[in-house]
Amino acid sequence: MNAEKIPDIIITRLPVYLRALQRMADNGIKTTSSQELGESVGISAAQIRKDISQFGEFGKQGTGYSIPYLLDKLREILKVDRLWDVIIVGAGDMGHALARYQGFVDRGFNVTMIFDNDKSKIGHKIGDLTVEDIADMIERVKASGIKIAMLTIPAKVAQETTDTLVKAGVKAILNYAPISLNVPEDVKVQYIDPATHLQKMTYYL
Amino acid sequence: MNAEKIPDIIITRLPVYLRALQRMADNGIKTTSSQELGESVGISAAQIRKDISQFGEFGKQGTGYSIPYLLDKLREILKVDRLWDVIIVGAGDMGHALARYQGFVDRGFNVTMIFDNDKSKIGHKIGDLTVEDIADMIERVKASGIKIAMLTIPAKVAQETTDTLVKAGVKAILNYAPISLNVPEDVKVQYIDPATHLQKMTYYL
DNA sequence: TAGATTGTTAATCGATTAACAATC
DNA sequence: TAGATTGTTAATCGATTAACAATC
Repeated sequence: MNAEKIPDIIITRLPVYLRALQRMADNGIKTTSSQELGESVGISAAQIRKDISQFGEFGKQGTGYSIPYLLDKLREILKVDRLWDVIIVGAGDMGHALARYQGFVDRGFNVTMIFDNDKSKIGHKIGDLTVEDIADMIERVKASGIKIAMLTIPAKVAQETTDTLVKAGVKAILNYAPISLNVPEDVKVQYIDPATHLQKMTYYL
Repeated sequence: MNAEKIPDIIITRLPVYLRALQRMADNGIKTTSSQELGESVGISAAQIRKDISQFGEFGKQGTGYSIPYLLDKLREILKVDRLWDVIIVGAGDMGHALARYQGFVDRGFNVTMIFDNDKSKIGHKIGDLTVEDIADMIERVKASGIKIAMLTIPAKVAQETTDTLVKAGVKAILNYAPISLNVPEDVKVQYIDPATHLQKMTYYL
């Protein structure tokens, strides 16, 4: 295990490998090679080997990687060998969709609360969850020690809500709002608003 | 205007600049500097200047950039100075949320069709749209010349659906399904599944 | 053993930063 | 004019690739 700082760009690729390996495992495949994995995710075999070797010697010359073993290791590295509690902020259409999304638990996440400031939404059930008042958010998050939030609120209120979340101890934010957030260095943000991603592709059309 | 190939990483940043500038414009601000824009998006001033200068001399020494002018130029470069028709494939919770999303039109996109294979969904209205049979998708897309699709279907059927879309002429796919898609070189894919993005951040927790 | 594939090194390639002349 | 800020160059830094000894 290399104790040096791992480049962020490598960390970005690990969940992609994990996703592809999980898929192979679901199909009953037991081993793979850097070549095969690379073809499945569109990354060179050399880069896959280099990336994985940052964390240990997980492969075998001649035979490649054991999929169950590599899955275990990648989950451990990414800390998704456990279940993280996550909150949703904003109970609009996108918040609803995330609250009902079935793909989180298998990948390390458990949505435990959803908040909104709209009185007409507070108290309503979404699956197993009940929409809570955003005024209670800071206390609820502090008390539960939650570190991860998904933001599905208008851009206009996203920065102030982020400031509140940071005060409450949140360290990771998945941001659906179309705005760059200013956060302290130890807080991570991932941007996931659809229009921004579409606008990257139109350049090439 | 530089006719050389622009690095993809620069193209990735342009929509982020566009988003921040749009926000400044909404707040009535007329000019900005590479310094100020950089602070707002978390990128160095030197890099902002370098990125923008790939496409022309859009700033003025001493005063910086005119926001309306730079907005125009960036929209032109990214080809979002027009309205692109977009389809949604999959009328589940995420498809619904996207169909109702109000943030597309201002940023160059118009959702014109939504498809599903579930007979109980076909014919139902979502806002102005009616869910159509996915069996008709290839013909509908070909006839309308649509180039952009958003995929909100299960991973299991994502690759085959992608193959259909590519056959129909689609060149840009925003993929919400947790799977790497294999597409020809001239087709772009952006990955936007929430669990993969969350898994990147847990590494740092 | 022979074939396959890893982990790693060195070379190449590309991106970022610092600095500053040009100029508004 | 003086101050500010761009656009661009050169230097630095970091990532990717190619190649191959090690070894399963």
